[in-house]
Amino acid sequence: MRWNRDDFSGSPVETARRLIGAVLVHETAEGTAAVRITETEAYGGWYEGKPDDGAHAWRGRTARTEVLFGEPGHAYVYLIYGMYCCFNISCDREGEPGCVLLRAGEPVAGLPLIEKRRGRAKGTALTCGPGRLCLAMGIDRSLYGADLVTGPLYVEGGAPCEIEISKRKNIDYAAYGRDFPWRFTMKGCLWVSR
DNA sequence: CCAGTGATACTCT
DNA sequence: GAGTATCACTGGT
Repeated sequence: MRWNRDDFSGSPVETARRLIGAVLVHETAEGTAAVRITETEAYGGWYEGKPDDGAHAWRGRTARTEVLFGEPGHAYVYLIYGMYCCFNISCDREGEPGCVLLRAGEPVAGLPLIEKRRGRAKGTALTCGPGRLCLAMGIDRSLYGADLVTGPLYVEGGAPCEIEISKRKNIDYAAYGRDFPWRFTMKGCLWVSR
């Protein structure tokens, strides 16, 4: 079953947990690719009375973060380090700028297409890591704002599974947020970022 | 370990 | 409007 608007309307932490084990699908002219989501991070909101200063929307509404303030279930894609993209899904109720960063997945469909997009990469390097996942799935900034409820990029299925919890990666600059336990991985899964 | 790459969000004028 | 520090990363030493 494809996720609908309500499925994306929970808090970032709740949505990040529910996305583990679900499948991300992208249908393009090149073909269809899909991965089982194995690693996510929640952004936005509060933890033990502290605001998430690691979230892009924390400083307020800007052109880049605009989509995070709209209705849930849209793609928030941005360029990082001049060469890679990160793909997030907006969540929480309208006006509340939460999102979930998708950091890794395990290919379940369209492996030849994924390999073609990834050049020399093999194994977990194909799809594990936020930049790699975007390359493998053909996600770039042209998908900024795309509606995952109605478009060719969407989420389906999923069921509760065992989840490991850890601190988010590479946000040491965030005085409060650096220690939030908001990274979720599928327990025992090797398809995760380094 | 570390260079690469460019949009973004700040800081001054 | 111009100048610049920074970055939810990756790939090759």
